[in-house]
Amino acid sequence: MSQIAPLEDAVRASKAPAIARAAAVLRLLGKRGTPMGVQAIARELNLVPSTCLYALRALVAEDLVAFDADTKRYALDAGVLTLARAWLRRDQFNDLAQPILDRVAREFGLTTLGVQIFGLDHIIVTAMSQSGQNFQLSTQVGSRFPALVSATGRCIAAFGGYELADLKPRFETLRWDEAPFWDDWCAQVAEARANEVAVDAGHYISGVTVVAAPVWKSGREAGRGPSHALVAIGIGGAPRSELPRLKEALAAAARSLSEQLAG
Amino acid sequence: MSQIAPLEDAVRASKAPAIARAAAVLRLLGKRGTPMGVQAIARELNLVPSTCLYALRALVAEDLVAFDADTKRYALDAGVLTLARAWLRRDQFNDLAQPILDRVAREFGLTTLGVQIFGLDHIIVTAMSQSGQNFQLSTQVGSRFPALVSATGRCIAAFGGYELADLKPRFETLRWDEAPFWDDWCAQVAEARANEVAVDAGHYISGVTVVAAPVWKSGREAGRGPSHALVAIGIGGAPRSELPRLKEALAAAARSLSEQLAG
DNA sequence: GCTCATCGTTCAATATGTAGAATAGTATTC
DNA sequence: GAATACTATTCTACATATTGAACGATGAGC
Repeated sequence: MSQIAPLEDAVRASKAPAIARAAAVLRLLGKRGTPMGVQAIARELNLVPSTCLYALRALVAEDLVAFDADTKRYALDAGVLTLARAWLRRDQFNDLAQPILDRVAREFGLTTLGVQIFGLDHIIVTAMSQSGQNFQLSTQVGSRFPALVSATGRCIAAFGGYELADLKPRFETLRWDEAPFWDDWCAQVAEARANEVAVDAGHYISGVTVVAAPVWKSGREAGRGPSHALVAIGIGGAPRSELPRLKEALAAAARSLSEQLAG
Repeated sequence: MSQIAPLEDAVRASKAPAIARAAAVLRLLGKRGTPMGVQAIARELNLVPSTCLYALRALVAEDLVAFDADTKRYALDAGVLTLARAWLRRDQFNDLAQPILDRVAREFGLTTLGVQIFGLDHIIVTAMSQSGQNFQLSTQVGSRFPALVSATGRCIAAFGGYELADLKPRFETLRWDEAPFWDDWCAQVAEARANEVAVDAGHYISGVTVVAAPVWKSGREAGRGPSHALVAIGIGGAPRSELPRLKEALAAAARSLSEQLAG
């Protein structure tokens, strides 16, 4: 559903391809931000223009997409907000993670995130806490990142139950500021597995240290991978001396959160 | 698409009925909050179970719906967040309205909202500012309300270019704490048209005064109705003495906002 | 002012998503 | 523990959503 041959597979596999198309349109409009015409959307997503038009009309009828009759351009509309708000209000992980994220952010003076893991595809930031004293990092609730990148990626690789060798093709498509060598990365994954914390020291974004600890939503049996993770982001060398303490704090927070969620 | 014969019309009219179904499922899951099974969803929306199942699977593949394999229950998933975030970042009205809402909320010590108007169907809250000193009103960004209700409803009726008589059937389906008489309501609509501000004095929610002023996004020509509105909410008699000043402030803010958006 | 290019939109044939019954699985009841 | 009453799911004929070409509208370039 992502990366190389994206939409067409999802469309073909599903019994409701219109929905896959609709979701793709919504995501495209979200990514672009600027309003787009029918043809531009169709071209970008490899859709037939007429089909694309019908999809857009259906989305407009649902208030998920706004249509400017003058310019004939389409853009996201406020309907998506309603859904997001409903989700935010009921997500257990988010409710329980927020105070923890706030505490860690305050104690260490950095930015913390709660993320949800979607297999090997990607992760989504669902909660955030800023300490306020450092720069505003350009991450936002709702942002998507590739699954295997940065510190969270090492957690996913470590606990997802995958063969490391199988991950190599995916690993090689990732974009880092300073990509780690495969062997080094494997070693870091092993370390993450041992400590239940992973660190990315300036690889993903140079000059930025990222720490992540895995969280399991519904028990840890069956060797299923973690569903979420707690993440801490520090700029520059600032967290360096505190790093051991931060790792321990984040790992402990993640463990206690997993227990709370298990019930 | 709302009220009485809801889904089936939208499905039949559209050339992409699967999308209408998908949106309905998402909204239902959002409203319920608690995870639901296939049949429960299908029954609620008058869908064929198998069709509903296919829709759900497609939504799961897009990360818009989460599927718990153990309980076979479906719920909203974090994917909706990504879309909402993208929308929030680019909406002009929201960016420009927020500081205005903050200012008014602070100055008058009440809660202010920015809402987007969807014809006669409904409005959606897209921005909010709380003064902090009063009770937290149970409104949230993303909430939907019927279009014609409360103070915003009077604005819509006043400036939407509708015949008042045509609105009567809709008016009568609304639910108020203390429903106004039709004649009184018409008079208040006329007053709103004259002053470019509307007031709901405890009708929609008893004990709560609501003030609303219309905003036009893309010029005010052609007699098209307002696209948005600024709303102020005061609890109890508190704002009573300040009311004239508040009305003027909100109307002025709405006018200046309309001008900014016109460019 | 005309041409050309590109846009949004409509239309009819057909590939295909959908409806409804049949199946298989699971909890609940007696 | 068998039977009941639900579930979720698969399957297939048919209605229909999708396609790709034709249409009309719009704007750029000369």
